[in-house]
Amino acid sequence: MTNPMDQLPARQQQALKTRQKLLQAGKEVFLENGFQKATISQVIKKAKTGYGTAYVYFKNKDELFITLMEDLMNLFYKVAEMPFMPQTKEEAYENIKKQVRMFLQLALDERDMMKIVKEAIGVSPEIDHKWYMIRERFIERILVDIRYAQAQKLAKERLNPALTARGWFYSNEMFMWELVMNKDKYKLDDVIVNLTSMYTGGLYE
Amino acid sequence: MTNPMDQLPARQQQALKTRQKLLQAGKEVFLENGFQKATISQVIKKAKTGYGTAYVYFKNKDELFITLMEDLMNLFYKVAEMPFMPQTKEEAYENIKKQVRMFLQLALDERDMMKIVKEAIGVSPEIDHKWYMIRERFIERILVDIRYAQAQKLAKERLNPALTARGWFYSNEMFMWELVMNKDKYKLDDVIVNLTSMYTGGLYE
DNA sequence: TGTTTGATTGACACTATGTCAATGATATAA
DNA sequence: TTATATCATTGACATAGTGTCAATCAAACA
Repeated sequence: MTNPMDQLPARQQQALKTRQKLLQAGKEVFLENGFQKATISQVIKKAKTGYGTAYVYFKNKDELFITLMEDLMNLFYKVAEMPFMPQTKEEAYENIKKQVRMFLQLALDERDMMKIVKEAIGVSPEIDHKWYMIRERFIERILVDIRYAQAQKLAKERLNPALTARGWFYSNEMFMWELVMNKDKYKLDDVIVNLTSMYTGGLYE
Repeated sequence: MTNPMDQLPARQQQALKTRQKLLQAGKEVFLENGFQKATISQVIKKAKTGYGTAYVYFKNKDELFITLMEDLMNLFYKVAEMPFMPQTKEEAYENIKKQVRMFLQLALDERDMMKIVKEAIGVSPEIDHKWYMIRERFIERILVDIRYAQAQKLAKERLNPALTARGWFYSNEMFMWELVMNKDKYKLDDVIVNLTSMYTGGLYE
């Protein structure tokens, strides 16, 4: 047994346990009620702690939710950091398609939580900022990829790489939300292929 | 004088005037404080009416804001309905560019209000739905255009027109918000050209 | 065992919402 | 002109949530 809690004095163990109880209860309350309708009162009730206790561990509802979000966000960061070094246009297409699939699939795997995240982004400036950071990290990464493709003479050099990277991420993000909110309206594969084809080849002959 | 109010009995005139006072005060309060921080109390104070009066004319803060939004939304509908019947790829490019410019310019002209709209979309499901309708109207219109271009053999027929229309609107919308929230970060013309070029021609050679 | 430290608590002050019975002003009918 | 009906207006009230803090309780330590 190497549970890190074993080494701590009983009092800190208790504190950690209380914190965990609040997080677990918080997750349940958020999933059941959505972000706006969830209240601290519901959380403490479910966690079976006193009212003030929640405020000892988290500044407010937003901070509690951000803590819950963090693991999820790290998964997104991982996808953003995927390597990209194609030698041909075809290889680029396959690579891009793969990354799009990973991004969308991750969002769908965490669908219930992502729905709450979307709601929370609109309501809480702190959470909005958190998502903004993820977005910029993706865009930064795409920018590197586009510059690489341009240097390799694979991609059109007259396009502004920064704007192109941003636009490309935006398309992905919006379809991601659409899939999360409205899972059965689209076939995932169709979305991936169309997105990637449009990006690499454009609409007109 | 053909002011429609002249023909109404004095009592209804008074009622309309009170409603107008509330709308005007509401607009000021929203612009000064943003959507979330604005309160009904601030509005009635500015409108110099009793507290309950606001609730006579509007169900709640959301409804009051939606009423304020409506004129703005009609301007967007106008842009969505622009005709599109190009004969050549070049003509299509110019047409599209023009519509993109009108869309982005409109949002920038109404920048202060659009900022509040963005905030309100995240907070209020009713307002979110209102924006959703505008979005779908644009996408519907783009879909017609794409089908037309495909029928004319200008656009690639293997692309899914519904998904392509959606993706294209999403890119426009996201850059619109980016410009509204962050006006000086980008040059409008660069955004328009890059957006349109990507859409019509894609990234890869 | 007594003392200190820090985790836990719920009562409290505060802010906002939406409702409603009472009030007041205008329209209508006698 | 006056009496009555109608409807706009009002603010006090019930309700619901937030965040704070002084008091309490239990573990750690000397």
